[in-house]
Amino acid sequence: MSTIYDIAKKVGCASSTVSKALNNSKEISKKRKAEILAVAKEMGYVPNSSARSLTTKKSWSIGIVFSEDLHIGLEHHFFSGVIQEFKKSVEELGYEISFYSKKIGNQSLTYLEWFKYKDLDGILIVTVDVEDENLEALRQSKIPVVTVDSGLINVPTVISDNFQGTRMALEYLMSRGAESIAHIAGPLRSFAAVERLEAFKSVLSSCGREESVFVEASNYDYKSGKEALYKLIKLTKDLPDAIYAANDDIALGAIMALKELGYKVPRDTSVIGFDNIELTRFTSPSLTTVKQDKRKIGTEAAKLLIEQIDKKTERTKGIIKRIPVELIIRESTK
Amino acid sequence: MSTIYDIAKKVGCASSTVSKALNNSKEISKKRKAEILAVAKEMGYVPNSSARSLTTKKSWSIGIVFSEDLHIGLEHHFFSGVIQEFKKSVEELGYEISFYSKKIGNQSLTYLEWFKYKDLDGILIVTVDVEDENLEALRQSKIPVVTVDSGLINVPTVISDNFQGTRMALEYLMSRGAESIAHIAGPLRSFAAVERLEAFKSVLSSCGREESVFVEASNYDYKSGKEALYKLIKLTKDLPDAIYAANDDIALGAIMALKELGYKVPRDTSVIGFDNIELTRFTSPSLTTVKQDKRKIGTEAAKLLIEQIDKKTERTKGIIKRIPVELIIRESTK
DNA sequence: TTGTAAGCGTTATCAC
DNA sequence: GTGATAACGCTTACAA
Repeated sequence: MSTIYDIAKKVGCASSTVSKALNNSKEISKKRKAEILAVAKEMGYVPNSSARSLTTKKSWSIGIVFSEDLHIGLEHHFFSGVIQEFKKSVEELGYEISFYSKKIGNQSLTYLEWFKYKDLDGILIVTVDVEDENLEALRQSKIPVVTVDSGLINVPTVISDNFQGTRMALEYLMSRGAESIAHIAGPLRSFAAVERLEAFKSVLSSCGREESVFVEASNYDYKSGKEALYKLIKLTKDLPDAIYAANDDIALGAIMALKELGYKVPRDTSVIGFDNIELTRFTSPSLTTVKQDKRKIGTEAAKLLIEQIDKKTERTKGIIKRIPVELIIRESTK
Repeated sequence: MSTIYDIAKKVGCASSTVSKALNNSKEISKKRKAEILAVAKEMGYVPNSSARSLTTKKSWSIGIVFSEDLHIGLEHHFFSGVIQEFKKSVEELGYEISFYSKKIGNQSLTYLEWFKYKDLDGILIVTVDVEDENLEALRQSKIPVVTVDSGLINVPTVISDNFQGTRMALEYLMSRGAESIAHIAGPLRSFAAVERLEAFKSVLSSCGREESVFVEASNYDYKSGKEALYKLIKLTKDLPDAIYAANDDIALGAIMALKELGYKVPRDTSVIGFDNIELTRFTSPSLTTVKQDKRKIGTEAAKLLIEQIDKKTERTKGIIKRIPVELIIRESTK
């Protein structure tokens, strides 16, 4: 494992000269540089990132946090796509990504401590649990941060246009004759769930429907969707004409529950989801849904973060970037 | 951002004493230790991992490589589960994971160089492209490595029991009356694809079927599955009684192609996949498949890697750990 | 253009 | 039990 000293010795120059050659510095002759580069190659020299970031305070590495409590992990249908795209974008620029884990060695670190500990250049936070106290310190700090699907004040956020999406969904349902529409909200400790619920109420009331019926699913998953549907049925005397679910997994769970109850979708009620996960094309009935643009979300998040790292943007701006969504009509709606 | 020097100054002791207090060293008095720890906490001290690994040569971080060329990314139905579980296992022990990217800064690194560059403690390689030249140096090195689904000699590997799985699938098909069975292999630059193909041939011949019909899908995805089915149809005069696909995505693609051709599954032919991705429960017909135990694969990989890191195992052993699979019978088979 | 030397924040060795 | 001090590998003023 050779160092710049080894190279320097072999070439017969100072280590700082080697450093200059390696870092495309101007203050070095072409000849020396070529010579050094050749020796470096010959010796299979690789710089050491620890030593480098110790002096430069730049690690070329970006941390990713996701709320495993909200069941957001690498396997998540939607967010894994966002992360994949984010990864691709920042790698173009030479950054590497690593994942947060609560336990480092034998102590547990907050996000902010982790950032310091690892000399990270920035952090991406994917979805936020509003009950996570860990977040407040991060919010108040000045470190480069970007979030996806959070409503954190003073933190740049990339998020789908939930209002637009909800309206598209509801207007479509109404245009197809739905009188009563119920909502299965996502867990309300997630920001997107709150936004979609608010949008739901707002759109309905602007269309002159006085009461908005909804239940909250305990999680964003299939099982919670099923349970929520049963809760909904208890709440309403009649089956609503349509059900707008906060995401696809919940929608699919709801459809399953409806099947168990002997109902047919969309004959007895229409169901519409949110996300457009791959599954939705394959289920039967296939699922009408609001498509989120995960690629775009990932690249925009990367852009917003890199701008901060490069000091081109003041973080205090607290930009919120809305990404357009699209209604995908399939078989689960009349 | 305080350092051990700041703490030392405040407490009125040497930095080395602080270090001892922080690292549970024996050679320090209880009193001093308590005092130092209190001040450290008060100042919000967080160690610096770069400085630490520079001296200790241990980064507490594990690198993950996946073959994006084989379309194995974070979104992959199967491998994302393996990685998630691997992550969980190593985090328990205080390790963090980070992802390989070809470009670090402005130069591209081989896996081995990356390992050196980042002071990694070990590497997990998820699926291998046998054409990846980058791999050979890694194979010959002595660094802690574990792979999933590779056939690299002298590298500990965790892999499903493809032979067992293939036999279970084929025997089931035959028990249900299938005379002719064709195979859609995965891309043969992946090790698992080769194993499953070999197993297919071997099982059939051991059952007295002379010729084994198969085509190779160009990738492990839906689209390739569709294309492969069309290729298969051209190859065989009649539709085989059953089709054994190298994975679920391919199987699903094949079923779609069959539908397009006017065939019904399983009426006209049975289809069986491999992996048991979530989708398989929801498609219509739902897919009979060989279930891989991704949780177990992830934890076993972690175990094998940590053993090497802790020097409990010589890597040269080249252990290959087979994980049992399970046949999940659904509607796509008669 | 090249070299010297300090410094980044730790840990580790060895006196005291 | 405690404290100097070197070392880890690199970058960067500053001096030559």
